[in-house]
Amino acid sequence: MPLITLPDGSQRSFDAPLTVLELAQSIGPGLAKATLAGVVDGKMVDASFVIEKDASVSIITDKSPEALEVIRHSTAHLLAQAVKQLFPEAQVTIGPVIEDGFYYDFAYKRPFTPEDLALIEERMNQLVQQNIDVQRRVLPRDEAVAYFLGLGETYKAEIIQAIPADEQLSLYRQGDFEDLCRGPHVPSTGKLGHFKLMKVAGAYWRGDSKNEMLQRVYGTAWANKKDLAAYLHRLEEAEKRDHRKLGKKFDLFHMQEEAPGMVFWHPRGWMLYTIIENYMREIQRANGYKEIKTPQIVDRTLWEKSGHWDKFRNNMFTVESESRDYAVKPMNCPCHIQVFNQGLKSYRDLPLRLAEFGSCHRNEASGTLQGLMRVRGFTQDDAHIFCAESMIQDEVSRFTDLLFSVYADFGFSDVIIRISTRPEQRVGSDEIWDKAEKALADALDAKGLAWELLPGEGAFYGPKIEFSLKDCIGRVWQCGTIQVDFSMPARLDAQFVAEDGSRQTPVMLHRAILGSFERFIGILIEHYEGAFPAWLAPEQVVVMNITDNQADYARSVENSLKNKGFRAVSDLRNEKIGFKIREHTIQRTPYLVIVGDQEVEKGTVSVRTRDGKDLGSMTLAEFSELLSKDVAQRGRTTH
RNA sequence: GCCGCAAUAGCUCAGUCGGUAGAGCAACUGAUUCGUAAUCAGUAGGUCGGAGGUUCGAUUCCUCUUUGCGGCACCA
Repeated sequence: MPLITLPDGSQRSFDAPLTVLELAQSIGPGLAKATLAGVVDGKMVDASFVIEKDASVSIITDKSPEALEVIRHSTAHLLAQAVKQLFPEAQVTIGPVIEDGFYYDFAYKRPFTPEDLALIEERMNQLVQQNIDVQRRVLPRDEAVAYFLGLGETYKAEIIQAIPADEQLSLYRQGDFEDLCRGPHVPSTGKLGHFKLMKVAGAYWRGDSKNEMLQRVYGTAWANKKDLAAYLHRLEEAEKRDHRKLGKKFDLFHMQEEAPGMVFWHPRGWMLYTIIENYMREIQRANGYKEIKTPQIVDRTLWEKSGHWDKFRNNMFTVESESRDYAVKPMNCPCHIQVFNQGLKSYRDLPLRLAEFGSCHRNEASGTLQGLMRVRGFTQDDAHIFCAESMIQDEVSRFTDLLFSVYADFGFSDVIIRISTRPEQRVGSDEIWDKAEKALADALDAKGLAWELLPGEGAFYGPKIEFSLKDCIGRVWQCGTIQVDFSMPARLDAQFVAEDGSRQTPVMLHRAILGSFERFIGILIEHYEGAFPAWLAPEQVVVMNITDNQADYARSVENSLKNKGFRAVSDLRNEKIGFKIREHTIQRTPYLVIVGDQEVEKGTVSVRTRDGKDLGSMTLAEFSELLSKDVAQRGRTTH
């Protein structure tokens, strides 16, 4: 007879097998009412699951961390039930839980409209009101296939057919709707209700663009009203940070029809860009990189030799001139090898680190373009390290140090690291892959850095590490990378003379810290919500006069700040000081300097921050000192 | 590229069930010279993304097209 151990360590003994729900009832009616599912010996089960032998059991209520998965999955079923009632001809396919919610893909003769979505959501709410019981049953695979074929659910039958024949499948029924599912599910539809359908979108059947397109409905679901409201609020907050909106508001850049996927940088945005580029330039120079510049347009024969013409022909912009075909470069590495190949290199020249802020163009599919985040014309902080195999680990190690230091300067401290290892289709011997993968892992391990493994996700030419950073609202952006390349140096005939006089092929490490400047600036805009730290702010100080009387003084303050190398402007408009302060606060200028008769008289400035903090009166020398310190710390502390 | 949605003044948006458009902010002009998040008044501003069609008449309805947005697929 089952002896049940509860999470608090207490034990209860029962005379006969009982369900999770019955167990909850024996503890208290309140708990029973709140029961959504259970965990029996570490496995999530339905509330109706019968506990037959001794087990440790915990009850999942809406307060449990596991609850959201159950709720979201059940809400996806609720969605499917509503769709089947409203659109009987629609076929169900899959409906998984995703971050913050769920989706369900349907096959239907026409796309769902936003109006359909509202109807579906209304029906879902009615089904919640009806509080329909959810029941589980088990069928052998072939019976399940026959069952769904009988219902005309061909997609579902196809999914089930892929499951091994001897497996038992669980089906969940709620009223007139039954779906194949592993479960667990909530005991009845009345347990749901804090959801919202978010959008409809097309999605390919089985994720393959050769297949037909299904109708995907996205929804979000939460344990209670408050969490749902908080989630919707979070979305609004994220929308406020949208770099496309802020780019306009702060006059940083624009894009227009005539140049899709390419950026027109405005003076303020270009200031930001060049500050970042110059920073990277200095930092790379200080870390043993040599900067070069290579052509934008290169004859197709080089791309044929490098293999890009074969693989990425459709994504390259081409130009024809005097019966020669050229391609606008989609990447810098083949050109860097041309630089390496000039003059005979010795092992003494290695590692040779060639860096380029290379402007590249890729003809990305039209549907992929997205503000600064996905563009057709971009520039990376790109570099290639030519080295011997034995140097890989040390180079990766140096690179990692550099990367962390750069990210810290930009205010990012949370970095996620992933190693992608050999894919099925690849070049190079297993022995070399073993060594390279190990070198990457060892370099990270030696620093005590935690990393995740992505097996099979490496490039065909070598394994790689990817570095992602978390912004201040928790979104993850993959930016940095270092990739080992066993293929291209040989393809493009790179060689060096080894100690023993033999000719050897160098290993090439492709690496970037920020990735594309365009995208990185987009991330920065969203991360800082346009309130850039002083070292990045296109304008660091605005000097404002109270009345015309102080105009000359204000101009002299502006000029002396400029002479000290600060980015200062003055606002001498005949407006009330409150108006000017409001405007520049909204423009997120870090420091607002106000000068009135008092300041002129004492030779001081009155300083206020964009956050509304009054720093009081000080001399110009004191203010410069304060500003210098702020600029020097870069993004390492937040304001 | 595929599916859906959208495009109106510099910006944010309203509007017309077919009779060629309106607000706020910004701009400009004038007044105001003011002490820490919006001074007042006035003026000007639009081929309603582009092309074609239906119609007496199209910003509105239809077709095509471009671009953007949300997804999907892609991402060297």
